[in-house]
Amino acid sequence: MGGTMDGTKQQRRGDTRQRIQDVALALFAEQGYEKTSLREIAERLGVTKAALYYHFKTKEEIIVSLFEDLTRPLGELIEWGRQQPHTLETKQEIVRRYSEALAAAAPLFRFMQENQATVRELRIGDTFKSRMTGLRDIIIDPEARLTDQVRCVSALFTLHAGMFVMQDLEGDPEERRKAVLEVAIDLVTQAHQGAHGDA
Amino acid sequence: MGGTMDGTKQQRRGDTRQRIQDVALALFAEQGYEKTSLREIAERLGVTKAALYYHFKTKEEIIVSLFEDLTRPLGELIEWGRQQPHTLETKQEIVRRYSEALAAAAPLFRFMQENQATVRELRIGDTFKSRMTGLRDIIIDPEARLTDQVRCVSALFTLHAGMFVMQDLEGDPEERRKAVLEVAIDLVTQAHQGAHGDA
Amino acid sequence: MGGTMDGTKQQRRGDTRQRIQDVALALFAEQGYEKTSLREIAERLGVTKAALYYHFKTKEEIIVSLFEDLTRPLGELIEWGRQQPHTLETKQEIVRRYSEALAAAAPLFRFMQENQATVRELRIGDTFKSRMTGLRDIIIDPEARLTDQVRCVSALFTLHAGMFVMQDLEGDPEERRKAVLEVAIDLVTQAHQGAHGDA
Amino acid sequence: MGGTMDGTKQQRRGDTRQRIQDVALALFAEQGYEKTSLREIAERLGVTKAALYYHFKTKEEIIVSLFEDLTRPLGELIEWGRQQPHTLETKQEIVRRYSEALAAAAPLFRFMQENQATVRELRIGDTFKSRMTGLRDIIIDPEARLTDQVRCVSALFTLHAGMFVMQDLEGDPEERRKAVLEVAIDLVTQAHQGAHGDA
DNA sequence: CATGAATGAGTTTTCATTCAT
DNA sequence: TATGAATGAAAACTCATTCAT
Repeated sequence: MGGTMDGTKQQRRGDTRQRIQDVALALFAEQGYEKTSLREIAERLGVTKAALYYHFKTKEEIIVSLFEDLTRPLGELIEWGRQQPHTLETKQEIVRRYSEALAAAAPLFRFMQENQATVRELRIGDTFKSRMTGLRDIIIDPEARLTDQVRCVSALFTLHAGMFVMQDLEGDPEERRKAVLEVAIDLVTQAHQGAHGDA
Repeated sequence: MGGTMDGTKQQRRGDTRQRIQDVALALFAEQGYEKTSLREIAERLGVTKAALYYHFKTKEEIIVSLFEDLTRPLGELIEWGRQQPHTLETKQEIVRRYSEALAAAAPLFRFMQENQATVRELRIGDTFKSRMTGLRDIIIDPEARLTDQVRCVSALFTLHAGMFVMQDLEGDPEERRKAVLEVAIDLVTQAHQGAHGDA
Repeated sequence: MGGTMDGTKQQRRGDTRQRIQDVALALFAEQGYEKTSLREIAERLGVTKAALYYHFKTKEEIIVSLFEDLTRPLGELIEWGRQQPHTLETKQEIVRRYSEALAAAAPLFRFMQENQATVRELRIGDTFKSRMTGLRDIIIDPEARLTDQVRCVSALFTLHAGMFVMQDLEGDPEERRKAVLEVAIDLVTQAHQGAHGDA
Repeated sequence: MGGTMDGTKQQRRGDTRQRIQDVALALFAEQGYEKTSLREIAERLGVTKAALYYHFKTKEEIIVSLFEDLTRPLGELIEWGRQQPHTLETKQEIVRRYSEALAAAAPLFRFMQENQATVRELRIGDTFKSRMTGLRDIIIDPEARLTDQVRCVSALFTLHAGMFVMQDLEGDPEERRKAVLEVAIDLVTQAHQGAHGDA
């Protein structure tokens, strides 16, 4: 009992925490946070509920840990952005990298997009909001016309929408991602030129 | 006991159903559908949970009824749109009217925006999705370039974002609504001109 | 289905709250508060756990309600005591009546005696402590010698011990109660005379 | 890694069992037995729960071991008492020594005082009860009047109360201990004289 | 039109305990 | 001597729903 060579149970030693996160994220994204019970997560993993509590103190801690692990690149992007000059090139680069960060952690962002009410009540809510604000403030010129400010926010939102809502548009995913990115960059560009002279 | 003349309780005769809907929508929008219990709704109304069941067969029926009552104008808008020629003017008008429909039922749309995971599982999910698709198909030219299709979806999303996410932008609400509308119309216009050859 | 004349289920209509209190107190006194689960209470009553929650918001509320209902006479006794002159007769009367109050709510006091650690953490802890202090201050002369103060506290404690610890002494209960009361009154008398001259 | 010279961890080699007992007793006395979890004890010690199981087979064994270790003097006291003649001096000496034994193991006795319901269910319950009975039988004359028997039990109880309940009386602890002892001895003396002639 | 009383199925969480290493 | 990982059983509590009155 408990053979050593077969990978089924063996290779899992030590990575349970990771596996919990994976399964949890998949289920949270699919059904929502509240509708996903710990029983369900545990069952799908073939462990008991109590095992989850060995690795995470509460249900909330599971989603918080996911958020922290997966949005780290986003935090770094903002850090980077803050230190750049507010040129058009910087803004475009931000949009480009944000699009990549989004794609890299797609399931988490889908979850956050579709469970905003929940996220707002969770500890991560504020963190995320402040990050989005940080991002916004990098691409928005404070003295820009309101319309152009809207364009910037709209650019970010377009990226989000691109991930989750435009999936039934024609074309293959990569093509679509490019198109979405183009529109977003276009919006930021228009906003920048609106603010900086340019007939 | 149970005086007849004072307006406090009297006025309310017969409109209990309506009051349930109001309170429910407020709570659903504020805390999310799953986190709002019937007990909470009943308590805020000063009635018992059982009373809710006199007016609605299930919890889901409450949200469904809200959806049906409040999105009727949206259905009519789509109906109207379908019968118009697909000119730029029509598209712009659609966007303008959609913006109004959104504002008229803001709490419901906020709810739907922030509880997409929930909505998807509910009966209303499909209905809503098909409406959004209908709307999209009116403003999108099927033979347009992918980028321009994205612009159209983005226009709709900008309107949504305008309602719920851009509230911390400067300016008073009315000004903001106009700016948002301007950007949306602009997106649709760009898309249309991209598709219909122009200078 | 649901006959009308047999008393088994019928006469219980409306007194469920009372029955919960009765069963709960019996179990709390027998096994302690923490070791008594709501499941156990519910089972013994032939209802579901959820039914308990219809009548009491939490487990703690059950014991709090018992405490409030059953110690009311004690509160009144203290009120009465405060308004009397601090004569020996008053003190003796207090002891006598306290003994009666104790006997009248014996299971509750047994519970509190045997679960002091629990009681301390519960909401009732402070209330009870302040009552005991109030009682003490009526029978203690603040300027009395320390020994006599101790005698007064000891008198109260003797009454408690009489209820729960001396049950294996010889004699029938009534006789024992009298003997305990005599010793307690004696202690208070000694204390009073120690403080007020008297060879 | 894991230096050898600093006393922090080194001193502790071998005395883990003792340290578990110390921490456990402190927590049991403070919060009660049931409300104290092994996790809490382990955390406070900086070890894992499993380490506790190396030293004690069960949670109950921890409290049992404490009881056995700390009440040994009490057992010897009773042994000694049984072999003495039942004179007044012996009784007074018993009370005096009991008071000391109580003070020497105050936290344990506080625990037992405040968790009687728990203690009763534990293995130590019977042992302790039989000891108290043993003690009682030494200072009680079986042919004494009921009142005087009560006085003897009351004397013991007064000692207990003196440890835990009278802490908010005036005076410094040592003074208080003496006063309590005086009252207890007085009670035993009265009882003895009541039984042995004396007008 | 509405309530009082209750239920069944579920939730998150905690706990003492085990065991291979 | 100890730990890391896990379990089984149970706890308190919540919820949507039902139904006789």
